[in-house]
Amino acid sequence: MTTAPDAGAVPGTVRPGGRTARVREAVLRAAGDALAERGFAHLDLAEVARRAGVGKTTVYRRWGTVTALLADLLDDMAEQSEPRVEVGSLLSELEANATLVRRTLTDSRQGALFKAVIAAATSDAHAAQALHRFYAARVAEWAPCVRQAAERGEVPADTDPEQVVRAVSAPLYYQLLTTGTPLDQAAAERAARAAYEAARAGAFRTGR
Amino acid sequence: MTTAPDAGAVPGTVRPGGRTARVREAVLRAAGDALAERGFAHLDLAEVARRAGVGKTTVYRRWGTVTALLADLLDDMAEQSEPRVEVGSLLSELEANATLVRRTLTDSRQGALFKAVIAAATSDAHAAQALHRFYAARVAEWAPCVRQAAERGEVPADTDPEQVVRAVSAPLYYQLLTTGTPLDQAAAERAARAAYEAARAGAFRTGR
DNA sequence: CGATTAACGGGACCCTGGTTCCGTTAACGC
DNA sequence: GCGTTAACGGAACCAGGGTCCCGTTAATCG
Repeated sequence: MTTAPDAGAVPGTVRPGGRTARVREAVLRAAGDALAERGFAHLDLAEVARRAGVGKTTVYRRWGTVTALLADLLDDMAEQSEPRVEVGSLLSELEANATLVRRTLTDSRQGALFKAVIAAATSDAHAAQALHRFYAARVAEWAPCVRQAAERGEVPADTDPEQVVRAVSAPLYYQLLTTGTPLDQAAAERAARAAYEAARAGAFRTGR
Repeated sequence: MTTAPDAGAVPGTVRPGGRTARVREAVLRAAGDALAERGFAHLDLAEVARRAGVGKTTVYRRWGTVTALLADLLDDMAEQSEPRVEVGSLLSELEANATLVRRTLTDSRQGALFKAVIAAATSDAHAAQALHRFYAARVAEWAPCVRQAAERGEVPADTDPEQVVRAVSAPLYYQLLTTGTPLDQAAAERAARAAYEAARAGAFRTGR
């Protein structure tokens, strides 16, 4: 009787180098392609495997479900998203953020991924967690611009920075999901402006 | 050779009375129950048929897909949603709207339905259209309160009423989908307040 | 460089969501 | 009422997404 390997371990953790890494990369790329071309509903792990030049058994063993694959894709994307650049005025920083969000949602690849993850998150806890992680990181990245604006006196001192950042994205996502209207630059500017004015008026103050 | 019935017709349109109506009602109720209990991902038309005490063939013949059934459910719900009651001040009307939206999204039955339809809409055109119809109707229902406020001079005269109404809902949906935080009443009030302040400051003016 | 074994790949298999067939029930028009 | 036939319901059937088995390839360690 030889020592049995840990049956509970996720494949890819013990020997993550070389082949395993190449497989992961190829599968994530293929999944992104398939998603952008055919959409979430038609996403088929066997097809992803074929596109990636990989056995379908491998995809099922490593990820198991479509939602798990999406979560991995999102984590992968989170690592390579652009950092905020400091500008100096709150309104222009919020506009920069809104423009970035708009570009992301409009991009055929990233937009499709977001829609898919959002759909998956409504019924799958793992996908939901991946989504929450993603937004927590993004919000944390942009919150400082509000904090600095508070120090400059542009907005009330007890303004909740995260609320302001979320307020910029919210209308863009809402429009994407609930209307057929395309997300244009005017929508992005409007979103930034609205969040800015609301913050200045004290709508996002924490202490009561 | 007898006259062939129109093969392209949707079942239930020629003899919509009695049995057909009862079946539709039972299936929609069962679908709503199943959705609330087991979630979108586990929604199975055969199970819906069983719950409704109806043959699964019938469900497939009448609706065909899960998304079509969801669209029908949403249309059904749209007919019975509460009308707005006039209050008098814009802020309190927007708060009433925010509270209504919050209650809807928080309700286990309706909330599950919304999440499901949103998920379906990201990849199915029919579900997306049903969703757009629903929101267009809801927004049209509430837009007048902004118009009246504009006449009273509470907000700039060229404020776009629909933008304001959408701005109230957006943060609530955004929070529901992208964070794990529960939707509390404070969130509803904040959403209303933010939309109100932004509108007053002219963030939703149409002419440039 | 060689041994060990994690991870991969092909193919057979299986199971369940969805379709088809056809007999039965009950709307609707007269 | 009565006849016509739309719509329903049960059961057999089909297909393709997901699993299992087992032989092959190549990371990792010494």
